[in-house]
Amino acid sequence: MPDTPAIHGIDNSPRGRLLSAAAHLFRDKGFDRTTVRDIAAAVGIQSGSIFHHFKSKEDILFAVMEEVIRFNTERLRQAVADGTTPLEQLRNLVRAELTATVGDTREAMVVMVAEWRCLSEPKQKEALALREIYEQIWLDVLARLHKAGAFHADPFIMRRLLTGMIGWTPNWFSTNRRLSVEDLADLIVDRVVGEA
Amino acid sequence: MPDTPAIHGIDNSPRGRLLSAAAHLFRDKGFDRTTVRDIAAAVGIQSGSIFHHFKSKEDILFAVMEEVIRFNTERLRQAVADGTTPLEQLRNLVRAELTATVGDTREAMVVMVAEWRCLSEPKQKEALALREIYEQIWLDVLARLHKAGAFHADPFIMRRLLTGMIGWTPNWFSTNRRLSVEDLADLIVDRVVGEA
DNA sequence: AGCTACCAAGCAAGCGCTTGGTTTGGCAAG
DNA sequence: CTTGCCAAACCAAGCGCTTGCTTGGTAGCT
Repeated sequence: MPDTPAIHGIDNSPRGRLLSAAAHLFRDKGFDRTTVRDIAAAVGIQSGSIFHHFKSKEDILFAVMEEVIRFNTERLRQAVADGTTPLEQLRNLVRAELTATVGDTREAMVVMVAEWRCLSEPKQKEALALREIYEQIWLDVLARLHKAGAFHADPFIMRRLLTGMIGWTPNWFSTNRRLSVEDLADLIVDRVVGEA
Repeated sequence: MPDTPAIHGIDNSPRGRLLSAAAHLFRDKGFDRTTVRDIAAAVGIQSGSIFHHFKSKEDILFAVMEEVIRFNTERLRQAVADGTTPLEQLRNLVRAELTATVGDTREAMVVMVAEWRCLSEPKQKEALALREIYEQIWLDVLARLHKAGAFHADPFIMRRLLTGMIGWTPNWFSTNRRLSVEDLADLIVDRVVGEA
């Protein structure tokens, strides 16, 4: 029974193992190019048996996204709670999202942005609702910083630029290199509050 | 015969019209979810007739990418040539890539980053070679700026952050809003050379 | 004649998912 | 300790449909 490294925040029930394997495959080959037979083989069962745990292939994708959003929303909340000043909170947020993006939930995070449109419209809306809660945490901290005069640009746009910077990191950042997540976080924070 | 808006740098021969339609569909639904029947219908021919112009569906995707890289590489070259100082060149580069990304080659650019892995490995390498020429233009200007002390961070990493910021814009930037491409470009340039 | 562009029809393969039945582990009654 | 039972987990087989692509032929222009 071949298996794939688990994703943080997902248990190792049969269902959980399917989710981790699916996330790994979805990231590797994309949702459409991954067959239910691939997923089944990755956890060592028959393809039909998958539908005992999920009612459709799309449901697997949605479950991956839902789990990773919920888990990382909680992580963001903790990051804000752990900071005393807005600047410190921003740094914690960047570190948290970086950890999610290139660290323990990397595969699921990549899947979430890349395979978004593979969801049916109702499921997209469901996921979007969860996503908005996540984004609001960012916007609150950025708005506070902006009010304090830490940067001039529109907080909404600043968040978009941050989303881009952080969201692209899986395409180049490697954990076993010189640059640590903390250093990269500092570098990104500097893009917001000055100090070229 | 329904048709789709052409993409800058692609002629309107039968082949060119197929490319524009394909790029539009690929962006909309993704490569895998787009069938050759969809593409054929978009230009008003039968699905089989596509294979008179391209020898496979993958070839269409590759052609879209190749055309858009070549076209925009030339655009970057012009941007550098039009600037007298490194800072001016950077601003021109950002404007150029923004124009490519949210402007006249938007659909093809989005397809290029999103559907990369739908190419077979040999085709990926071919595309990568073209992409490296494109990237080198950026790195040259950034290295010059860095040497002049305009920013402290590693130029390679700075390029990655820029790629993220600019590459994410199609997901939120709208041409008919208050923020112009030029203003956004200035905002992004400030993320590189300071001035929060 | 010959070339480009196309049509009409369909094949072989792969897909998501269904179906009916089998194994497995836990647990309470006898 | 055994027995009977149930639900969860899984298997083996395959159905119906869609897919990329092929084939053999035709229309129109030069």
